Amino acid sequence: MADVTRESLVHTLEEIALLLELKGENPFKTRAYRNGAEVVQNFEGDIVGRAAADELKGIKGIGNALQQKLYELASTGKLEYFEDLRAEFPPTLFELFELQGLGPKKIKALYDKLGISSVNELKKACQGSEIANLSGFGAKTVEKILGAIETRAKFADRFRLGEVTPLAETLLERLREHPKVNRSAIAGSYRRAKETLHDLDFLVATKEPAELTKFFTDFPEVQEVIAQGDTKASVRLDNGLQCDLRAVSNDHFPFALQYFTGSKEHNVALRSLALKKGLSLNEYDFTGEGDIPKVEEEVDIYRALKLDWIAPELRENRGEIEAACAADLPDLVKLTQLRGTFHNHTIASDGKNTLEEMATAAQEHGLQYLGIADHSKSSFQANGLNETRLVQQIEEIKIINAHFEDFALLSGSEVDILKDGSLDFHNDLLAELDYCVASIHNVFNLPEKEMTNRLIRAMENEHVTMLGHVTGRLLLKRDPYAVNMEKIIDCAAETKTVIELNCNPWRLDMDWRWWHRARDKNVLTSINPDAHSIEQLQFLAYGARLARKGWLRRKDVLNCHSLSEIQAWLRLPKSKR
DNA sequence: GCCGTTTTCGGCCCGACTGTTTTCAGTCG
Repeated sequence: MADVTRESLVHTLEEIALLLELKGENPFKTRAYRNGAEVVQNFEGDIVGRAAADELKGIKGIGNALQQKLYELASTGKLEYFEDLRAEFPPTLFELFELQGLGPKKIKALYDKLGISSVNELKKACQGSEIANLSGFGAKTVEKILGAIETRAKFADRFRLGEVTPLAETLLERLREHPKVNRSAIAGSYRRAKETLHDLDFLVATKEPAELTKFFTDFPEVQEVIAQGDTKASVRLDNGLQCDLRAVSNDHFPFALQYFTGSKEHNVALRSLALKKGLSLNEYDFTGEGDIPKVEEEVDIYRALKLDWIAPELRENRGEIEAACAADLPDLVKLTQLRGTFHNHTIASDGKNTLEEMATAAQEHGLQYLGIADHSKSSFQANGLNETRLVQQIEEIKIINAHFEDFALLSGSEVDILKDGSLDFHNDLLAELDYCVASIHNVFNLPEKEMTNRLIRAMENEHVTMLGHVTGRLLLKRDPYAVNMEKIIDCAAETKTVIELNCNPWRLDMDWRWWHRARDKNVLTSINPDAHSIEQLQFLAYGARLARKGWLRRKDVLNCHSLSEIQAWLRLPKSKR
């Protein structure tokens, strides 16, 4: 029986939705499956276990039919309904959904009328005239399809948050400086701090929308104009990133900002709430029978619905609306509240800068302490330190620290967790350090149970202060290794082990979806840049945004403590922390 | 397929743009 995971349940429900769309089923039925996938993805707790035990009653969005199907899936690893559905279409047909401009209706037409079931076949068919002659298709459509095929081949369709941020801010600044622009913002998943993005959604308030869409499509980075109207434009930049612009009036701006920030799920929930209060909410304004609330800023929209303003990072329909309604939203951590950080490298292992350079840069960032955690000896690819070199580094740090008054380097190690969960250094040596980050750097492919036990054994070590990059994922490149996150979080709570929020844009690990659960079990995080150079201390900004996305408050973040507090905390035995 | 202080049927968020159409369907967000 195939391994059943949360992801596999989500994936099956999403695929069913796609298949139903292809069959031209009732769109609301399709939506029910897609919504079900969302609920399973976001469910806090052991959804797989509950499904397998047929204990899914009472979960909103999972009705009788989905309960049955999830139970069958989780308990047998298969779903007959899904197998039958899937047998109706060739598997390669799904590729066509990756092409921009092709949706279920057009794909079904291509398949039914011309037997096209793969991108390759589609490309060939575009050379001839048969597609252009199909009803609903034309010469322009063929041209667009060919363009989309080329785009798909050339670019992955997602980008890492940290990679687009500098460009995003540059483009926003350019819009802001335009004399006809009153207000401007980037909405969408960028504003929500999603770890990867499909596009950037720019928004401007202006009296001259057409002038702005023209200005936007004329940006030098623009390689292709996908669409351009009087109030909306869509372009692809030379790096493959899609950018959209909406130009609205100043009065409409708060509504547009709210609407285009999303998430879609958050907005659907918000609109339903508005309807219950007799108000219809769209991207321009409120409409309704009674008094229409006055709105000047985005916050006024939430106030009108009797909600506290919800930080964009939280807008994923994961309980934020209920919390806002109950005035129970968390006071989210801020970048400026960080006083230090723990996981950083120097030239001793694979970093680019010396201890002194890293210390100076940290002080320029306003930090009171910087933890040095170079690799240990098993990470020979990263020039990991052996026992002798680590002892030397501890001495060097002592000497350097003598020069500082209100700042300190902390002696640590990013010690390798070996295959069996033991550590790369003996406890005697680890005891000499101020702290220790334990991470996995090899043997990524153990089965979930072994991998989980490996991490648990490391956490049970009294010298392990925190776990580094828990799942080892590299966004858009390498999947997380198989670990049971529920068990990891429970063990972190029991053993008082901190879990790192690794801020490297490629990692952003642990995933933001787990932090709410972790903090509710009193698990602390440390927002760590994993800096391999002084420039990479900037990564802290991404970490702070992802921590906010995970509902974390100042008190949930270890490195919000001052230097003296941290020194006292580190001296406590682990069990007393 | 889901849901319910308008509850077991009948709704389910909605607007912009494009291309093919001659009044609108499909796609996207």
